[in-house]
Amino acid sequence: MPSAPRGYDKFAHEPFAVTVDLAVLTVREGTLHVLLVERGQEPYAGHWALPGGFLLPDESAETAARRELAEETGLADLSGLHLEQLRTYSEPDRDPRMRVVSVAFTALLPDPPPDSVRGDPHLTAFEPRGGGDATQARWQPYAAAGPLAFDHDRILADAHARVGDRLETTCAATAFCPPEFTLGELQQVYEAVWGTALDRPNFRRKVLATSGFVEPVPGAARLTGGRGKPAALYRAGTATTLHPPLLRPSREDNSA
Amino acid sequence: MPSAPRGYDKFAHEPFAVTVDLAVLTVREGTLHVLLVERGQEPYAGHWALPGGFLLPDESAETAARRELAEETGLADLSGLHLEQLRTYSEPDRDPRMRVVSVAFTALLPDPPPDSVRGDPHLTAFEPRGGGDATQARWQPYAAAGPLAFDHDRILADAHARVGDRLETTCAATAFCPPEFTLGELQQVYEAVWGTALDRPNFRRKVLATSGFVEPVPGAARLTGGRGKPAALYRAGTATTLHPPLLRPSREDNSA
DNA sequence: TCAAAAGTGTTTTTGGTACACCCATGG
DNA sequence: CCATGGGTGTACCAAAAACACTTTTGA
Repeated sequence: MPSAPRGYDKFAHEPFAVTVDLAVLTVREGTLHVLLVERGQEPYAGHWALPGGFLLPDESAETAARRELAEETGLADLSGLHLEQLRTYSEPDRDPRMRVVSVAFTALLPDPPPDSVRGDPHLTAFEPRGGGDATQARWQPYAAAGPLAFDHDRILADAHARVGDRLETTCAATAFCPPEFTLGELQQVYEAVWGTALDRPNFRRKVLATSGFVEPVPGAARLTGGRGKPAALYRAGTATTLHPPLLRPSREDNSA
Repeated sequence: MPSAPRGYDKFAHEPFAVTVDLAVLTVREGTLHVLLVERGQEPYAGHWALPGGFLLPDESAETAARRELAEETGLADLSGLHLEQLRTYSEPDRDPRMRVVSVAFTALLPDPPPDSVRGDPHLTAFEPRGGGDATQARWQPYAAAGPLAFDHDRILADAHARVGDRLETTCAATAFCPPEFTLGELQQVYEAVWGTALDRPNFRRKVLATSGFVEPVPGAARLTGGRGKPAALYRAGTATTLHPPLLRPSREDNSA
């Protein structure tokens, strides 16, 4: 690292702008949604894009991601937010204006968003960030998200793939759920992200057999769809990883 | 994402230096090794560190990583090298001189290195990079690698964890092996990275049952340790992922 | 003839899959 | 009483774990 070829002057090397991009995902009515903003300035004015912004001089990418997310969504408390670094995109021509290196993150939010969201929570719209160049922000179904500005289509696709992998080996699915949730809601998360149907009895057994994945809320139940038997409620457990993993149904694609 | 708060002047924001760091791993005599360089300049002069360097104005992080690796090791052909982005480290104080954001990569190399390596291949030493601040470079056992300069201990630990995960679900282990290898050598890769012993018959069955993982070299065999039955030789197959995964022995750590 | 390493076979156990079936609620 | 979604039971099958055993080489 910093083995500066010709001295340590901070202007000896091309200055790079560093940004963060956020693929904020949620599951709404059984469908994967992503938080998008509409750009108000060139380039890509009027196009939809992932939220994000420039790093401030004294903050890490993680800190910048939380700040930007709070600004865009108005969420008050993001301390417990499931935020994970995805990867960094650094192709020289990914921004037509200048050299921009962007650190991308994925964030998982429950639906509906907490009351602290600004704007009309039922319309699922967010106020645009004050002072930014986003004219509006909203949840969009993942399948109908593109095409986006810059290389955000690729970032979003990478985020989707990453989250799908995370559901197999970690307890990240509970991050999509409210503090108390039913096993049916948890299963909907898997089905929405993976795009496949799961066998309910087997899913149930698998989740309950993994100690620390979920823990029951004693005596609590909820009418889910209005119809049907009330479902028992669960909270997220203390475990973070799944042993053995919860593998998605056989995709026998083994060739390169 | 380029939603510049106050105009698009490239100097409107704090300039960041962007570097790449490389955790180059290999398995030598059953032990995981990492490629380190000794720094010749402050800060951390005389300390060992991961190889790496600054991005040039027109290259991506991936390109810079390949260039730096070629410069440090003298390898002629890195086109087929297994290179994977690990994550980006951006804490404001990670470099005492200035604000440096570093994109870290892992690279997997077979042992012994190809003949194109400069220096004495048997001593497993590399010539230091001309013009850089590395006074020497060499392979170091992973267990005896630290402490390293900057936050490289953490980067190296993250790389180790990532590679361990990759062995479970991908065919990356063959990247540690020469073009033709025995199943015993492949198993040594797993055991060195995971730090656990594996049952040979079961490992063998598992690998051979995964179509596309390895393919036999007809009629070829090699005396491995001098003693013992000659082992059949295999080449890396065309598959990239393992279905189902090759999970490491039960680490029942399920709690957060 | 022994040690070392490759390779084969077999049994046991676990976990995943595919169902059939019952329960509780609203319309 | 029927549709809807929650919850239980069970039989079957595939894969992993454990371990005994044979083969081929060098010393």
